[in-house]
Amino acid sequence: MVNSRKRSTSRDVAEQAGVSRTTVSFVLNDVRHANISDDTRQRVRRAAAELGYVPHAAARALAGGKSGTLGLLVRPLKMLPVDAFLHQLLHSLMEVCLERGYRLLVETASSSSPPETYVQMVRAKQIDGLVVLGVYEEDPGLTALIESGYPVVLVGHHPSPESRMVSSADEDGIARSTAHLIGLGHRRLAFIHYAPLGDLGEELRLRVFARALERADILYLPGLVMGGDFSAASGYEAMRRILAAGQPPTALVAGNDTIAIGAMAAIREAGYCIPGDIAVVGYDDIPTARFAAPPLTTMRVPAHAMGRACGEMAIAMIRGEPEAMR
Amino acid sequence: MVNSRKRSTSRDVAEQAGVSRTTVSFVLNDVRHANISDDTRQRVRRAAAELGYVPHAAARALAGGKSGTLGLLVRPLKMLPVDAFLHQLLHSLMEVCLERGYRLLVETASSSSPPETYVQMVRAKQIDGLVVLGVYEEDPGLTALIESGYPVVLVGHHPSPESRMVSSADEDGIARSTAHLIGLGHRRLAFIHYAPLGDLGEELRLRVFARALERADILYLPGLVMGGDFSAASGYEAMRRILAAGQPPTALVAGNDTIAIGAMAAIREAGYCIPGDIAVVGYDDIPTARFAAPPLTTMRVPAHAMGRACGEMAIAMIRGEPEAMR
DNA sequence: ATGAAAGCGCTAACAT
DNA sequence: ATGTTAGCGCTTTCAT
Repeated sequence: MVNSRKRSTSRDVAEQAGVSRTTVSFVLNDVRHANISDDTRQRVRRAAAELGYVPHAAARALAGGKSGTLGLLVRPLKMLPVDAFLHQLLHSLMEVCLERGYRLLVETASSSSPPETYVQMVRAKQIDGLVVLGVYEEDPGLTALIESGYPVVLVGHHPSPESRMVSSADEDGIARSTAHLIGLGHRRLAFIHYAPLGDLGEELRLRVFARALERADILYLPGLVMGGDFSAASGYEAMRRILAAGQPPTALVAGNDTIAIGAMAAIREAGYCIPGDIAVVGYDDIPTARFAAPPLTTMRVPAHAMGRACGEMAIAMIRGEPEAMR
Repeated sequence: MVNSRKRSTSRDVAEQAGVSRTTVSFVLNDVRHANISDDTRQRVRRAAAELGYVPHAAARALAGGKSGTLGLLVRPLKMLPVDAFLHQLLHSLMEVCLERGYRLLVETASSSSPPETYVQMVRAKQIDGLVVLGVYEEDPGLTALIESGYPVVLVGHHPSPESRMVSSADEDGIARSTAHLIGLGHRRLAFIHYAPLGDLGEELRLRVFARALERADILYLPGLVMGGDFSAASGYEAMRRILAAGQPPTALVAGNDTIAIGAMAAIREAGYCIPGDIAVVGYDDIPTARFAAPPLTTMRVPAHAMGRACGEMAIAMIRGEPEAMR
């Protein structure tokens, strides 16, 4: 029931219920140490409902020092429309926010904009915590943030040991994919990894792939290793280069499913069969993977669980709960 | 240069620059009618920089009455990870926000949560305007919002004539796809449309498809028409049902590319060739469409332009600019 | 069990 | 050209 056209404030509710604004605040926020009689409680609740009262977010944030908002930093911006993992993450993060009464603010940094936009938002106290997904370039701003004790959750890897992070276990996935293919008898393995720009994880991933080969006494062939970004187009291009370079591999480890789909197109185009001539293993388990032709074999990443974990962890850190420190 | 550990406020800047907080506000907000001397300007700017001053978002919003934040309502939540159009939209919307100094708050409504969460956010003044993408069920809350004059931009269709909307021209796309296939000589056309729940656009889209058939004197066969949601899985299922029902179509109009990809998998699985036995036309131009096997023919939707238009329109409405009224 | 009062940090009308 | 002052709507300590 909304009575008037104008926003009603806590003062209006207080008047209507015949109590003070303090009491309204106590009741509506379920304040522990305030012993409010059940009767008063009811009156306040009803008055609020009748007036359609919704607390002013900014006022509450200002007075309370908390914005009730979580930031998701996606970097770079270009990643937004093409990275399937991000979409899954966004979904589960949103889910957690919904459950816990948080808002989700999406932020990004593009090369054109000042890279510290998100730092500004932190300093403006617009968000209470930050989940970071993207390429881990050297970023002093982020490092400083983490070291200052600000609630930051990283998906994947970052050099800071201080960081709380939800590991995407990329390395493990690569190791398993590679081992899987080797187990199938493959000896000429290509690797198109997910490594745009100065991603700090690149070297590590390459090493993991190399080590997997090494363990099986397989020679590492640099010509069969390429870096893509997070798009299908990059997978397509990388695979074309690999195929153009000489004797084709018999199997491909793709950094993510989107890359795999692009690479598969290049393989078919070159007249090879999948998996007859070249086997492909993807990574991420994007929803359309099983509808690819042929259905893409992929290393499942528990994206949903990871997204939820990020959200829960960030919120726990914000609230200073001990579990955050595990 | 950050001097102290603590957040500095406009008061600190004022002191350091030897002016009042008003002047600080005027300078930092480039207030028109305040004639501030160039000298003072410089002093204030320098002081702010030295102190690493960033205005408190909530305080500013409270005092100024504007949050500087745009809301994107995605409904239902399940749509988030699977709808490619949404991802494109998110990207371009983010782009516009970045350029215009706005923030983007992602909201959603799931069946489990009270459906008016986003209305709360509006009433809490947490966002200045709203872009809505999703299924247009009957939604009194949204209708009321629009009628109240609140800045709402709708993508697609909505019954309210008052609405400002960026048309996704779904109908036009369906008409064109259908006409295209008919032009190719097809007479047995299937249609898997994008119509979950009580989407208000469903009827319209069906009518458009039916009319296109009619114009070519082709009989409308209900058994060849199915509704999917926005996922590849739904396209797969729908196509299976169509194929199981009897004589297969020679062509398929898919409501979006994701549905098309799922449907294509079902077609291949049933042993038919694409496009030899059954031609498929998708809709949306998702990035991986050209990497499908065979490359998916798709009606291009200017998703990027549409997203930008949404953002620009919403911001124009917020600012009360006349162009918003075109 | 409830209320009074003092901010939170900023903006903007109104002086000067 | 700059400062004074009064809010914006809420939370929260301290009294009662």
